[in-house]
Amino acid sequence: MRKKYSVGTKMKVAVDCIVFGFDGNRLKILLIKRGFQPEKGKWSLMGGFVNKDESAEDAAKRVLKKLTGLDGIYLEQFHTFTRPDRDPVQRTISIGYFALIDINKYKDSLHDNFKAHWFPIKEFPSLIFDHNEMVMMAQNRLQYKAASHSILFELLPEKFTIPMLQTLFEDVFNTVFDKGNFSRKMLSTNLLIKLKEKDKSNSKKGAFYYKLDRKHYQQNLHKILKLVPNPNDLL
Amino acid sequence: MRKKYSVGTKMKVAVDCIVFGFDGNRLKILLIKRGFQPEKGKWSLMGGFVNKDESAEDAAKRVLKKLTGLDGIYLEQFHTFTRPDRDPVQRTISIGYFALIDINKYKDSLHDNFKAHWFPIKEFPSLIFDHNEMVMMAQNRLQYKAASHSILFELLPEKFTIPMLQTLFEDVFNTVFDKGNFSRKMLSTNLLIKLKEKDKSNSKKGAFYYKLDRKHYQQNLHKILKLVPNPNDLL
DNA sequence: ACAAAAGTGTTTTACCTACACCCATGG
DNA sequence: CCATGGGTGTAGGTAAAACACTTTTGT
Repeated sequence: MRKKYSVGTKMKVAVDCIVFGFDGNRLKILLIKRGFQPEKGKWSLMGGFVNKDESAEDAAKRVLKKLTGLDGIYLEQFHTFTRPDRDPVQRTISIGYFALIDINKYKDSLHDNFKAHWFPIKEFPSLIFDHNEMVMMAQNRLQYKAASHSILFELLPEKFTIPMLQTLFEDVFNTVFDKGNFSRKMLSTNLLIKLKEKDKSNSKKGAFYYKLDRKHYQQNLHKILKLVPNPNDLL
Repeated sequence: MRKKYSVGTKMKVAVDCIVFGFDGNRLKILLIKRGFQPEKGKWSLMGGFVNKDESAEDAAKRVLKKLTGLDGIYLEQFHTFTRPDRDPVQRTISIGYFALIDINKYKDSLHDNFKAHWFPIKEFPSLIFDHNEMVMMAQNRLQYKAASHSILFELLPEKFTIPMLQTLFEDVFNTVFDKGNFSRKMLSTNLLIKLKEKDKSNSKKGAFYYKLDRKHYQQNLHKILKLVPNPNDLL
């Protein structure tokens, strides 16, 4: 073993996850009731420390697995928070990740360990430390990314309708779209496969279910979705 | 002082900076010859450890000041690198920043301490650790950001011509633009103020110098620049 | 006068928006 | 049979791409 660097201070390194979900109506985030001091009992993001032989991404996956029971979650690092006083206990930097999950796959049974709860992104409680700031930034990054990448499908169940998609987009971008144009553009991506079945929960006529063309989706993850009117107004 | 967290491992936290510059012809990055072990004498990014009572951004500013002598540099955090084995000496995570500087303000006099050198982004030497990956990611982020934000002006001197701007954009986006369309779009942003003087170094006719309308620029940092053909192909 | 870069004009095409309209069906 | 959301058709405007053309001036 070589000699260590003599300069620099060692610090704890944490990950914090902003978990997004969509219940068909509103974009939500998953928060937990903190189970230890300080700030025990307050709402916070789900997080954890990065272990000795683990990358931050692995740590985030581990944390998410513990919270949701799910593997293979869409995960993206968006910012690292380093204010010296951000954690009052000990100098800790936190690497922020946002995750997109299908809210239906989420197991309520795992809930109780963490006293987790889904809050609409528009009205969640005040969080500990700098977690409010983290949520804001995660939301911006979600917008930014989703403006040109078709990542929002990660939030939807296998079968979904176009009006449902539109509701999701409208909540993410905090705006409204013309339904005709939205539907046409969405279809023109060739990312959707029409199913026979209809969802009649929102209208008499019913809206056709679609599923994602996974093949096409994988090939075009990097590609266009000119769905959002002014992507340049973001971030 | 409260009790510390009993879980988690402490690690060294570093910052590494990708410093971009533009010499009128090509986009370049500033690299240094590493002055200590391991990998002494190899090319690397400029970096440093984050100190006890310092944020990562402050650390990056400090490092850049030491390297370039400059304050108020455009600086943006883009990714944190955490592979457990990325630094062979000791577990170290590194927060990556990219910086945009006016290459003319850079003082060569400070050079020698670090054996720093500008390399074209298209042909720089192999770097230590994961620094190659860092440069790639920084470049992507620069593209992504510059596609819709007018940050590339940070790379230019006070006075510049439109053909010079075009060269810069072409090198950043690794493409070519129609000069007519480019010039029209650039002018239509109302970000430029035409000067009396011409630059005749590239043609007999000469190209008018422009300067940035700083007021308009500050107000519209967040705003549009529809200069790049397919911003969606990026990242 | 001519070469070469700077800058302007113009045509074509693509697509985005807005909005009118038709469709399906449960009550 | 009508109210309600789902979905299609279409006219008009805007802007971007392509490229021809004019300008300027050192040699």
